[in-house]
Amino acid sequence: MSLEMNMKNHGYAILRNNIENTINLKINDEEFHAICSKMSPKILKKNKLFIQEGQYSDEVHFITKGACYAFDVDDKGDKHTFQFSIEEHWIGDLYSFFSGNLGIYNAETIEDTNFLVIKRKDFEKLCDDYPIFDRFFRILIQNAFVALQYRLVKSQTESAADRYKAFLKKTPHLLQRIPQYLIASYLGIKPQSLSRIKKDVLK
Amino acid sequence: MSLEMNMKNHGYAILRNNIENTINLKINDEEFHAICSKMSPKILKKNKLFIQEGQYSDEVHFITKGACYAFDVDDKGDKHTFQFSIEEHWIGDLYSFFSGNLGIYNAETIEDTNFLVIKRKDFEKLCDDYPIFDRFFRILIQNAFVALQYRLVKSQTESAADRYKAFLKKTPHLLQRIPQYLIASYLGIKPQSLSRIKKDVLK
DNA sequence: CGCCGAGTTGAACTGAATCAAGAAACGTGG
DNA sequence: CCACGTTTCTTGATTCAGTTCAACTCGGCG
Repeated sequence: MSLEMNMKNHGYAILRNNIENTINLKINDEEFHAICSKMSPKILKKNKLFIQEGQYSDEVHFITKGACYAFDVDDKGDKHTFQFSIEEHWIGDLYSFFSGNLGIYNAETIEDTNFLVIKRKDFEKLCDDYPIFDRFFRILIQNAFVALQYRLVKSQTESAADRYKAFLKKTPHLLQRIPQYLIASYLGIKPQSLSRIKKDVLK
Repeated sequence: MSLEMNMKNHGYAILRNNIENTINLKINDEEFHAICSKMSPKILKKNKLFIQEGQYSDEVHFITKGACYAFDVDDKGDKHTFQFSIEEHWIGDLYSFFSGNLGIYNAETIEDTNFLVIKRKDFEKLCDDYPIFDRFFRILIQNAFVALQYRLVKSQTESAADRYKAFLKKTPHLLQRIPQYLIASYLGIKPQSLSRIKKDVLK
């Protein structure tokens, strides 16, 4: 696919929005072309595993349409979801991406999903050539860090029922798109427990 | 204290090291002076609360000597430690710092501690004037993010005993400097439970 | 020397997991 | 468009990791 064709793809407009909203600043066309030239489209059907533990993960994914989740598998083979991502969100095995080591996480689509993908080398080149992208990724990850820290704290201080209520309040739109057993896994409990909690919440 | 005097202070050399190790690149003297001119020394005795929930927290702290911890207080009044920081580490209420909202976390010294402190406005100015600091803070927070994500996952997948063993293995040097009840809090359990776990681990 | 906070140990309790069995929803092919 | 098999969700009974409450020991500091 040529760059010109890519540029017309709606996904790139979503990306530009995401960047400009994040840094609270317009980027110029040169900068926009620079990042577009480094990001390639990827389309996957639902239930496709696209990041796999034990493999090098040298790209991060920006979602322009669809939904996915990232998870860890424990010794018993149980999945533990730690992130849901929908349109305008980034997803990847950042441990592997930043360190260059073998990946430790997995990610799978929940719906048919369209991505824009950037490789580590291209990411680094982009930041070297255009400091605005150091800024962008700094703020992007700052926000992610703050949200994650909040989640870690709440996972220690709140009961499963309270975590579920908080999830309902904060991301009600995800309820329609994500199966219950993945939400349970995200909350750190078993599907049976979530089922019981839902029953209690109604009362 | 004049800038010249500050520059001779050992703490600033530690900071330069921290920056250069993080970005894997030397910074020039102009850049170094720029950040030094924005960071002020702060010295606290042990057991001093220096970040408080409900107050604006518009600075982040770089530790040049000593040890502290950050924690959340739940409805019951119980403390939940989510971070230990010693020399060459940064600590702050990043939620408040980045958002400008009222703080939601607390931090206290565990030992007599020396900091270098930077205000949000100065931090932003620094990044605007010298893109290298966007780079530095991007990588700093990238690393913090990856470590935090790992911790969140492990807090969901591992038993308290396994989390304790991992803590022992990863940060044995902290055992000597941090009271048991704070380590318990960091692991997400009660001091009584940690006491029992330690007994089991010996066997 | 005495006290107070930190650490240990015991017994009873509880939130969530586990094991197990049905019921409902879903998608796939005829 | 319906039938069937598979996956998801629910509900019940039991178990278990970690909490709670309480008593006691130890060690450092004033």
